[in-house]
Amino acid sequence: MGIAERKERDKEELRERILIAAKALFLEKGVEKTSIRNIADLIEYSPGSIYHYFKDKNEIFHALHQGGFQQLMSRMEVLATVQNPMERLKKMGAIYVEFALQNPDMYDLMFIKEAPMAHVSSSNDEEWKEGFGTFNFLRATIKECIQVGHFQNHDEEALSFLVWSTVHGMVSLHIRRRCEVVLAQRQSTIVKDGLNEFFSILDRLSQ
Amino acid sequence: MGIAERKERDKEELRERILIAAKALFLEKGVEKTSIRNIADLIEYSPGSIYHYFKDKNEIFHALHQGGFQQLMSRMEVLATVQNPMERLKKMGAIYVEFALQNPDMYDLMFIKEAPMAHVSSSNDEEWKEGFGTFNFLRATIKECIQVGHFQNHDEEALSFLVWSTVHGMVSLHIRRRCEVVLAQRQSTIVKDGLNEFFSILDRLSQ
DNA sequence: CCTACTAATTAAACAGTGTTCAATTATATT
DNA sequence: AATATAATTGAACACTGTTTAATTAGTAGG
Repeated sequence: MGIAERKERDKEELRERILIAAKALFLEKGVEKTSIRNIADLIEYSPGSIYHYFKDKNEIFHALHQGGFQQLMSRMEVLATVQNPMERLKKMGAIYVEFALQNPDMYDLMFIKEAPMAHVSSSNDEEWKEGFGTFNFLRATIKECIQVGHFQNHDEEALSFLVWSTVHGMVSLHIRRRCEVVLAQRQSTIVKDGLNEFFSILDRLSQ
Repeated sequence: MGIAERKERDKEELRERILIAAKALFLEKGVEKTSIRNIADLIEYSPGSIYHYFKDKNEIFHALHQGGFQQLMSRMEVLATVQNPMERLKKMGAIYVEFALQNPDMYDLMFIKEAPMAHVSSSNDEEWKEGFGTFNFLRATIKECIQVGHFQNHDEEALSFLVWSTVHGMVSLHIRRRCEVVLAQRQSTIVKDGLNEFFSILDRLSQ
């Protein structure tokens, strides 16, 4: 039955082509401004055929959403080589920001966009496993920092939330274009500059 | 010429009714998912008539945006009584977070929701002066902190962005329900706890 | 009071959107 | 070769933001 297998492969291949085209258009023009017809044009199929591979436009997002967390997680893997927890914490922040700036639309999908309630409420969902894992990785690192003597008199959980919030705040203000108006002339570097200020504060707290 | 004045009042009243209807719908279903026809239906006018009061959908968003900033600005007025710049900075953060938690929908509109491109691109416009003013107030406070001896070797602009990002990060993660999955059992207090961790860090940096 | 003018309001139209579905085409099995 | 199955299509539906010509309402001048 090699034919059935080949058909299965073909189908999977077209599904993949749709995802690649969708991703390219999302990154280029934004999710909202990309139409099913745009995607169909790019892969030279009719709009209707896309609905044979995905239930609707949201399902295309979800597929990319899941991939986004896996991507972020895989970027974090290099952190295993960093012994010093404080250095690891900083590098973690840098990787997080870099990922967000390089994949703003994906980041938007993962952390900013309004998530459907059904999606949020089912914490057991596959899609959240990665997000949960990433945050716990941050908590573990901060726990280590405390064990080594930093951040005394701090609550590990609340502090982890604060650190996450800081990097998320910077990239989300940037992605949703709230800096442009207020920091017109240094728009391109403000996130990296802000991150360096953050590192500088962490350094001062370390001694 | 009392008639002309009354007509002017009538026109202003309808403009206001459009804004109230738009606000209700924007907060309920989101900007993108609210149509001009929805607004027109709510105030029982034709879709076309709305274009006599606002150039396009962006201008409606813009008017509401402005109102939100005025609200936030008026809350900041009490800060004039706080002499110590470091205390003022902390109180400013508390007011910001309080405003966001008490008016999550308005905050969403002002700082999280996708702003229409045309709205953002007019950066030189008079219309942005409220948002600009609020951020400049933060900058001025941090400038004072530096003058008094805190935050040495820090860039005033980038540090202001960092501080803004920190409080924005916390409230926006909360509003967009990204904490629920990861911090299930302490969801209700996590923003206040995080803010206290932030204050604690600021205190440690002060000495 | 009636006409003329102005401003407000409307319905219709245009070009776009996500999505559905009957009809067609291509492919594989018997 | 005929049949069954799966993939693909194009047209259609109900929306969207926006524009415009036509209509209506209301005021001002004579």
